Amino acid sequence: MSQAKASFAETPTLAVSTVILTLRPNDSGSLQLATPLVRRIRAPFEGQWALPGGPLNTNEDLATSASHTLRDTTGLEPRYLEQLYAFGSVDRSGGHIADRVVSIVYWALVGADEAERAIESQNVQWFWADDLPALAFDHNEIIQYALGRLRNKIEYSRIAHEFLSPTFTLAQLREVYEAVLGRELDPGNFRRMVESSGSVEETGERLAGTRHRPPKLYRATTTAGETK
Amino acid sequence: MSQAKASFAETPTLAVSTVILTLRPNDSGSLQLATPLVRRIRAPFEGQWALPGGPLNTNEDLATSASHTLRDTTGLEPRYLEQLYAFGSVDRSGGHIADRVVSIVYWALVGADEAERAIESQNVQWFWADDLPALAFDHNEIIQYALGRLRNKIEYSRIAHEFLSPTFTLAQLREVYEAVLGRELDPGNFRRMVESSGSVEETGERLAGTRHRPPKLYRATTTAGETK
DNA sequence: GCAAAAGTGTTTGATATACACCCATGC
DNA sequence: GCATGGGTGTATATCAAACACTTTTGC
Repeated sequence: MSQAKASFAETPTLAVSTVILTLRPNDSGSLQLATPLVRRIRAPFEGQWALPGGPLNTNEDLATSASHTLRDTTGLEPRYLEQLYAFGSVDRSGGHIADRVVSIVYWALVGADEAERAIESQNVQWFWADDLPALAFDHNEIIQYALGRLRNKIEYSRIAHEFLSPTFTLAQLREVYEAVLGRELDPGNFRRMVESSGSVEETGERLAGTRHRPPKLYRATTTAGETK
Repeated sequence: MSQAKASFAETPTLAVSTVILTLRPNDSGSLQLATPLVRRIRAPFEGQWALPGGPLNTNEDLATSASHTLRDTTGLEPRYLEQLYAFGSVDRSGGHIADRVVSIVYWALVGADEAERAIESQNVQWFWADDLPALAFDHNEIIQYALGRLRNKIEYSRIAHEFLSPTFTLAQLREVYEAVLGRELDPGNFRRMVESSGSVEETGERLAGTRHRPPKLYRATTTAGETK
């Protein structure tokens, strides 16, 4: 195990980046995964879009750093935050070994309602996650990896509601699953699956204003803690 | 995203460590998970046992670094190597923030046959993974996390045979599962599970020298690639 | 009443588990 | 023959998927 500082000059720079995901309605009205990117203002990859992030401060934990990045670039708070992977290939910085950066990447989910209030600017824009331009570094790969993790994790854990407001209908929750997984789900079976999982409970209220039978509203049950 | 070097002096040191796991027969003859640890020869935690590892070289990939550590401390080659997690709490180095180290930790599996040839010395010793002394840094936690990952991953992937020699009987493979999961499995059902998974194929040979019906020998089917 | 989505019921097939039983070898 | 694990067969329970059907609202 490495000892105190001494040889830090020979060790690559350490950064923390975050793949931020939310769901937004697209032109045809269905939900689609979107992610904010920042434009690089210096070499390497100057002018290209990249994941938000920055060097790790000595007095900051990894997840705290990811959280700060999220707030700084989008003005939003994460509803869910988890470490994704550490990317550190020698050649990922596009040539110069002196530019080598090891990135510890987190992924975060943001509620669709909050995401509407997100900051956009010349240098911060949201993109559809499945239709990205060529990004800086290996960031296209990283986002693909994050999407894979999300699709996998939504199947066995209770993260889907993090995209929604505190109360939601089961149809809305199903829309989240369908958008993430990219296929339609049987409403009846979905209802049973969710109810038997114990991840939601009825609020006792119904959503009014639809042009059909008013659906019940649910909220996520409080879970003890997240897995690391 | 971080740019070239500049502020590296303010960023914590980066190290790569490896949780190396193998199976060894214990006193009662059944297989048990074992891991090699190295004794620290300087502060912090001088004299305590710790995961093998070291600072990341600028010209070395993360997995390569983990692989080198494995070879240097045990003389062995990994049969399986995967990134586990990046640990970087501000307080994990036991006080001095100047000593802060962010560790990208890998986990590796080593064949039981090869592990017999492993180097041991005054400063490198093997321990039972479920009966460890108090280790340096947060390394007890890290090993627990690695064991959890192994127990989870053995259920849905094909890593179990990495503990064994190239050909093995299904009873041997079952022993691996039982040792990792800590419970007995039905031999008949286990056989069907493994056969239907397509992860093994018959070699056409049988293991002789048992005092009962000679069991068939199998080998792992060649899989395209590992998931990152 | 009609349309549309909410919500329930029922059938079917796949899969995991428990456990009975036969097989092939050494002694 | 007998003991011992190798290996097979089979019944049962559990769960996911498909899909028909009923309910409740707006218009």
